Amino acid sequence: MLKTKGERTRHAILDRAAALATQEGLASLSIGRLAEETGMSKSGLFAHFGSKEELQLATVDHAAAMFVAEVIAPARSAPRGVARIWALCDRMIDYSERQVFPGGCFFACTSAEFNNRPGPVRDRIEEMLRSWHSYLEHAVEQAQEAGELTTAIGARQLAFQLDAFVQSSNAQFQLFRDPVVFEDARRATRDRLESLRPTAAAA
Amino acid sequence: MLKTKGERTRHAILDRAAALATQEGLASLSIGRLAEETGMSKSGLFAHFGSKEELQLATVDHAAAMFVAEVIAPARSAPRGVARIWALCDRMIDYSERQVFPGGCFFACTSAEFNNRPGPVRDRIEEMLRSWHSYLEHAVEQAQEAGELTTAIGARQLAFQLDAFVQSSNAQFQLFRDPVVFEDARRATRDRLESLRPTAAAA
DNA sequence: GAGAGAATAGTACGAACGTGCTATTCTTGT
DNA sequence: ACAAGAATAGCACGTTCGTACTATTCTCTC
Repeated sequence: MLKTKGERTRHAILDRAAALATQEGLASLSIGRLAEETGMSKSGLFAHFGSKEELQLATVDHAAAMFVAEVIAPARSAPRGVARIWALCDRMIDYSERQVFPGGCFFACTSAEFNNRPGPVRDRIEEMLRSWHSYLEHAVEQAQEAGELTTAIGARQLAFQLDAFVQSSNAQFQLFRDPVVFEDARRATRDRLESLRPTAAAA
Repeated sequence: MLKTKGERTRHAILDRAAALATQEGLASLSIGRLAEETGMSKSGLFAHFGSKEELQLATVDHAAAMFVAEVIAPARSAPRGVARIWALCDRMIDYSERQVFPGGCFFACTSAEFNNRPGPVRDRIEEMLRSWHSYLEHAVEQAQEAGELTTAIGARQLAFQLDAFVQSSNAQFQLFRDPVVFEDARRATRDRLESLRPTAAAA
């Protein structure tokens, strides 16, 4: 666990901050609001970070660690190939559906919020999403190399489509609150992967 | 055009407000900031709306009218069937690419921002997106009835997928600023529609 | 268990927020 | 062209924001 009291408090603050950021926004996340949520004084909380931007950066890092634990790590233990692609997409949909963050995927929320606010916060969010995309694309390449998927479609293009399904279900659920979109996304993903199985045996 | 001076000013304010909302957020759009952008006094601008919420609602309505003019109306003049589906998707991608709003699709931005803020603003955004989805789904149904698309896939499911491609390109362009995603979206849309043409002639 | 340093609270500040109220300037219909 | 009324500006208010600076309380190490 976490050793010192300070680290434990910091962890608890960031848990609350990440959750709140998906509901009320990371930019408009206010120190006072967060202090009241955690039962601390404004200055006591503030001392942990030194500035609002540092708090935002720490929140992004915290959320990234949660995302990795919830989505990436489980999928990594699936065998290379289509199985891993499916694991990635399904875990991602699950992570939306279970509301690991109350306002949906942390990075979907914050990237929409910060894509026009240059600065280190935006940079870190972008980096995280970039690595998600390249990880997904890499998984597609592996499946193609293993002969489990046709190479008639580019890895990048397929990754784009799969990500689109997943992200879209997250966004639509937040707005319409109808969980059927998760089934839409799962079916779209499954059908797409199925339709791209090679017809003849590959080497 | 617009008759009175007040209407013209109001229109100009809303143009700026809608643009700004996609960059800095509709919730955090401040009266003072908007006043300075339009060269008016805070109170002079405020008098046009009476409250911040009324300003937000007017901004949503203004953006909706722009969206209809840019995307829906042109597509409506395409012939029913696959041509109209394609027109809808392509116009939507275009509207993202041409940056009709500087921060990307107005409704993608604001729905992400307001999906956890209950109230009339959220309701109006939701209603707008709901009607977009149902219009797209309806276009798919028409194409299926005309025998231009197989009914092996549900209209709702296909509409989900097409919308996902379009929305995803908008979101990714805002973050990564690489216009290649628009080509990804166009190709994904084209391929999907192509793959669903009926094999045998329909009645 | 006592001393040192970390952790938290208290208070104050200037700025910006939304929104009243009043005054002034400009438009418009006659 | 002039009155009536719309449009805009000026100013003041209570809040909340981020962030200093200081004081107190708690935690860990020896």
